[in-house]
Amino acid sequence: MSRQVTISEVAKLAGVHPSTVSRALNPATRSVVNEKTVRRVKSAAESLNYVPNIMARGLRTRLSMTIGVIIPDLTNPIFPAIIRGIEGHLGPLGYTTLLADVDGDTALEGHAISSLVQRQVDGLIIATGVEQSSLVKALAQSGVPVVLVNRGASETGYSLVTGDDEMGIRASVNHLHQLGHRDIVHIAGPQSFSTSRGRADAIRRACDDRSINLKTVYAEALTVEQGEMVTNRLLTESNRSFTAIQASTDLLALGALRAIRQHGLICPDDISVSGFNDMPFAEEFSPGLTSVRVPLEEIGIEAATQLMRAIKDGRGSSLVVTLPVSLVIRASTGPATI
Amino acid sequence: MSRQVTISEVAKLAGVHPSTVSRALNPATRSVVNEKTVRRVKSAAESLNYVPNIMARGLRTRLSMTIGVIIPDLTNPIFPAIIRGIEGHLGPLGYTTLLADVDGDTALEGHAISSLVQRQVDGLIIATGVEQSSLVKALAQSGVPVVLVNRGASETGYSLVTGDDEMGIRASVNHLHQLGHRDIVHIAGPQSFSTSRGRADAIRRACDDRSINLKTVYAEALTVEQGEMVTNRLLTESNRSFTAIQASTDLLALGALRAIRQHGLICPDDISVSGFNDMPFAEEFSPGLTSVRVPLEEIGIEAATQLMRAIKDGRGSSLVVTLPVSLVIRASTGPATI
DNA sequence: GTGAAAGCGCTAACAT
DNA sequence: ATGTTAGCGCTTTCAC
Repeated sequence: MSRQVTISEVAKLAGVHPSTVSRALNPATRSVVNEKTVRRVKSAAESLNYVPNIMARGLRTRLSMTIGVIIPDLTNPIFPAIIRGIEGHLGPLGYTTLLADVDGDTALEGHAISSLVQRQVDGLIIATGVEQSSLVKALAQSGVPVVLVNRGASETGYSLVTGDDEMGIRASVNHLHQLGHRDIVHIAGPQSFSTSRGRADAIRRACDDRSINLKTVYAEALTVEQGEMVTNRLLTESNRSFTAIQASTDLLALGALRAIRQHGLICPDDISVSGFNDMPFAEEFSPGLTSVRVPLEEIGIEAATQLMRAIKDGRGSSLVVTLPVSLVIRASTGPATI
Repeated sequence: MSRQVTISEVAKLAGVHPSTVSRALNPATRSVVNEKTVRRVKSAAESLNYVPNIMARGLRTRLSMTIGVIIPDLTNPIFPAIIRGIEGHLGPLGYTTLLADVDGDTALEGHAISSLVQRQVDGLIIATGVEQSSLVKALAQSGVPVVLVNRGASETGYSLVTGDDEMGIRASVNHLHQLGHRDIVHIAGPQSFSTSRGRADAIRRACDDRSINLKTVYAEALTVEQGEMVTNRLLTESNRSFTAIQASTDLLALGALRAIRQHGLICPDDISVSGFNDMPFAEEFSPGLTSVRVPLEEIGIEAATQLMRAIKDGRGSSLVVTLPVSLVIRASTGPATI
């Protein structure tokens, strides 16, 4: 491990003082240095293969140029899409993102937050829907700017970026209604997620408005397996009356598709299924999944934008940004059959 | 932004010297401190909400406890799986992973590498298959331990962790052969990826062994769109003779499924398709994709293990770890039809 | 335009 | 068992 080249070695080679090297290499202060000196320093740095030590710089400037992103499950394809949006926006600004996948584990989430704070992140984007006020409170104390994604901002005072769940659910229910469905099951996610609660509430209202008979069942996690299990339970009941399933999430919908297949039923001939998020590959499933398209990458971009604002302002005004969504109709929904 | 609580404020409150605080708070040196003092320091730290500054610590210890992971495309679901393996192994060891998604962009990759080196990562796992010796050379100079995933190690002297491509291709070709296929098309990935080359070579050999007629076509990227385009081209040709497609990657296979559908053909009745990687959701596609299961999470774990070794040793002996793979047969492959 | 000096927060020798 | 001292590599006043 070749020892690190420091700024003073560059200074020695260039025949100047270390501070001059610092000034010459920093674009912001370069103008103050003689042009010839800049060139000399630059070539010295290059020939020595100098790489600035960001930790030392950060210690001095109190800026890490790092932001933390906490997500519940990297394996759920909606998050890579959001992350791509975040990184695409922040990378060009010189920020590196520190990713923490907490795997749906709340204890881990607390750990991740403190680990990121220790690492002096300049800001935090949190996309884990769990509302655990103790965590958020601890965070507030640290003073690190935070933006929430897909998560209740009620108590927090942080900005929130999210898709328009109400609108999405309404569009999907409307679509099912038009296809003749009058008896729908909603597979809701864990009610500790604000998103799950919001969608469950939205579908309640939407069905009431249209006098659709609604039954809500609850999955314990937003996974294919849970969707499968819950749907299996539904289909095993003797007197099935529903003709369509609206899942809170594509992953749950996918589980529903599996269960329907296992029971020898055909989607959408026997049962229609509609998802939420329009995750990558939703189109490729069997059958292609009707879903509410949420602009995931835009959500990431918007979250990054809000975070930059919060960092500049010292503390963000708790703003709620709701992005419009749209229904994508594919093969998994069709006319109701009694 | 409440100013950071430092170790000396804790020291003052606890009535001890800063270095004692440091010793008391560090598990490795705690034993050397009086038990009562430890308690006093701990409660002082807690009451002040003290959070150690990892940058300052790293500056002193020359350890960042951070490792960098460079991947070509987070959006490809095989990478989250690998990352999960890496983080699962490294997190408990106190390491944080800095993720760089370079989006298949080689220039960006260079940027990412130097950005990670600047950030003093203690090690690097690189999963971008491109062999660009200039990058690797620059890296070698920095002295940072590196482990490669799914990437040619030929020149580099770094350890490499990968699935057994030869074995996987052989199993898949064998399966197709048993189904009566004697005329196969291989959709290869860009030949700048060592993985793509390796699989193309492997299928060449496998088909020669079994006197299967092989035609290889090349995609320009490992994406669904490319797979679709290439397959469309194949199907538009007047005299189609092949009965099966072996793709270098599930994403390419998925594109092939799309194209086949667009041409009004049925998979596997008209054409069989087999993929590689067994990516998440491969089972859910339409039809469920026969594929070679690569133990993605294990690859991540193994890469992390190798990296830890390399960090300990100062420099890893360039080891090649090949993990066994297996064929998962689903609905996309069936008997050959002339 | 450049040098000198101080210090970010922490830990590791060394001293007591 | 604890305090003293120095310094990791960098930037930023303040002089000149």
